[in-house]
Amino acid sequence: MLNDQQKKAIHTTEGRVLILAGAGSGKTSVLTHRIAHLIKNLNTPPSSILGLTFTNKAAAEMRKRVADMIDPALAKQVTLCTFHSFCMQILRKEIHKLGYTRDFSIYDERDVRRLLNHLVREELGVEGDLPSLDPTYEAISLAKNKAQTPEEMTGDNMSKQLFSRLQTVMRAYNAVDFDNLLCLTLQLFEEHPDILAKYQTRFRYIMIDEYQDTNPIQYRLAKLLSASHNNLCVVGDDDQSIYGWRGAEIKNILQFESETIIKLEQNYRSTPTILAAANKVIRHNQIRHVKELWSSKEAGDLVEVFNAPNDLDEAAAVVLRMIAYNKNYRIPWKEMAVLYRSNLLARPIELALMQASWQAPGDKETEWRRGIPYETFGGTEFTERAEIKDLAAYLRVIVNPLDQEAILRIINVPRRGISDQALDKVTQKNRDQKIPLWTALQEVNELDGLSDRALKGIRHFISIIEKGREKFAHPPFDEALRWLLETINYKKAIEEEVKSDKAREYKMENVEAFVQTSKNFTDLQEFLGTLALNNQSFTHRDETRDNKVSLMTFHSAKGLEFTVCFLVGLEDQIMPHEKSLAEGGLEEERRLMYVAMTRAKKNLILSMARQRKRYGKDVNMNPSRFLFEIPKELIKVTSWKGH
DNA sequence: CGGTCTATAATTTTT
DNA sequence: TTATAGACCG
Repeated sequence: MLNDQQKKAIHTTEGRVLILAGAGSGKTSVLTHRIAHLIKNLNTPPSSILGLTFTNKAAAEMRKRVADMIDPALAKQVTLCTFHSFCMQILRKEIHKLGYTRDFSIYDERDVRRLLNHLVREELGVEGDLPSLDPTYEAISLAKNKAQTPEEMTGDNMSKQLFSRLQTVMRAYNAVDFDNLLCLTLQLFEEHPDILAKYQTRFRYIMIDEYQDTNPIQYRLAKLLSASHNNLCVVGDDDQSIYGWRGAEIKNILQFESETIIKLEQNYRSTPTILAAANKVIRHNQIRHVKELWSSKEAGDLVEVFNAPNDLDEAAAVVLRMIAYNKNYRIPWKEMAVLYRSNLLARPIELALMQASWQAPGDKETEWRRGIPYETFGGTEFTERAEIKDLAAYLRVIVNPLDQEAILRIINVPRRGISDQALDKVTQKNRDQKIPLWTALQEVNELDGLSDRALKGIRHFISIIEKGREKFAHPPFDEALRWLLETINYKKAIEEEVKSDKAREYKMENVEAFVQTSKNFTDLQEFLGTLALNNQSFTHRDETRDNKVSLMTFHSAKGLEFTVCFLVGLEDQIMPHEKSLAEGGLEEERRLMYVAMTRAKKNLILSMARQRKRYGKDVNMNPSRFLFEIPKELIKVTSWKGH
């Protein structure tokens, strides 16, 4: 069942080990077996094992598989979670050493962007046209991920100023964002050797998944944590490093100093033909560990390549082929995926899928079905889940009244007559006197010029929060939440404000799901932490069962596999993307191509449009340079109209 | 306070 | 082309 390299990876438990795990080489299997081996055969206490991942999904999957192999009670004791969740747990215990309190709030991207907006408008007093804050936010986040100070960051003066201001303000709010979870933990370890020593002693075996995605902070955390026992096993694939733009540094895996390097090169996913094509492409990269995936499967079909006159034709051609795969080879829709470089490319595909007429195997000749079921992944669901964020904001204020962003979010939600003007007066005082907004609100009687309505609203808000503090002092929280919903009349607010029946129902469902989920927690901070760091689990979607075609970006396809994969929009300037090239990221784009190609199990279809509508204009496109890196003998060029 | 209009900008995304 | 954010007006 396990090959020799995999066995070696599982049994080499001591020292620094680098496992280069190619796409589809059974990486998760190796990691979970390794953990089981440590516990079962070497009698390692599970609590001395630390496994760090990048996504909750990966952590959950690994935990489940470990629990299947050993006593589940033991599996539970392994620390197996994301970097962020790990850091959060440490900070909950130790953050007072850094001047925060354990009640700190966790800000997501939205919160930070909102805060940035407030800072620009109110504090820096920027006049006139506001440039978009997106680049500023990106630059600040990148700087944090690289462990840079405001002075060191790349960006204009406003960005630097904002970065510095942001840190100060968030400290005042007793709030921490995703990046800060990592930064502050690093700071804690560096400034408090005694605390570091505790964790160094505890974690005898450390494993890091997707090591090619680590940023400088994660690198330093790993280094510090493993310094005492020096049993650090990192698993990853430099060829799949596609998050450089987010601060990940491929050099971490390229220059990892290890006693042992184990290469997992046998691929259990794709046909040799697909692997050969992918290998040839990735070989053009200079900066990489040399390795070549192979498979013992039958050669399989050639990689199909076609070009279409325009983007709509390309989409139609893709759908045509899907219908053929479904009808002739009985490939279910959920085994097919359309992958693209950017979300913009999804539109024509979606349209074509909606318009498609098809017959399922066994349908009567006269019966035609309309529309192929599909699902898009990624994208923002934020707006739809505003109600969850609202309720969470109430809890945040109850736990941490310094959390000004949360206060501003809900002080007038549902509406209680506090106008922007009135709010301005209070925040003015809060800024001028450098007191927390919460305090300013409590002293609202001292302010002149507030309407009675606003005064009443503010007093009401304060009383809700103060009462809430009592109600939420102990579990169960679902009862407290019901009280809160009742008190703020939230359901009524939704009924009045949301017009469409469907949206209203959806919101109500979300609220109910929120209440139900709260039952599972006995600690309010933990509930809020999970809410912030694991919000996937709160979107109740039955992921697996549905028989739908998947549409997603190359990035989000990483880690997944499909029997048939269509890579569309393989055109110069889209793939590699022009902006990426401008940043000198050709090799990362090629890795992205490699990731996308290696998602396919049996059939890989590459396509392009010669002309494409971009921002409403017809633009002539040229084939992606990556297409020319695949040897001709591995390719079958077809007409877009069919085989 | 809330709805409508206009200007703007448009990789990739998890925590 | 289209989504979104901010300005403006009733």
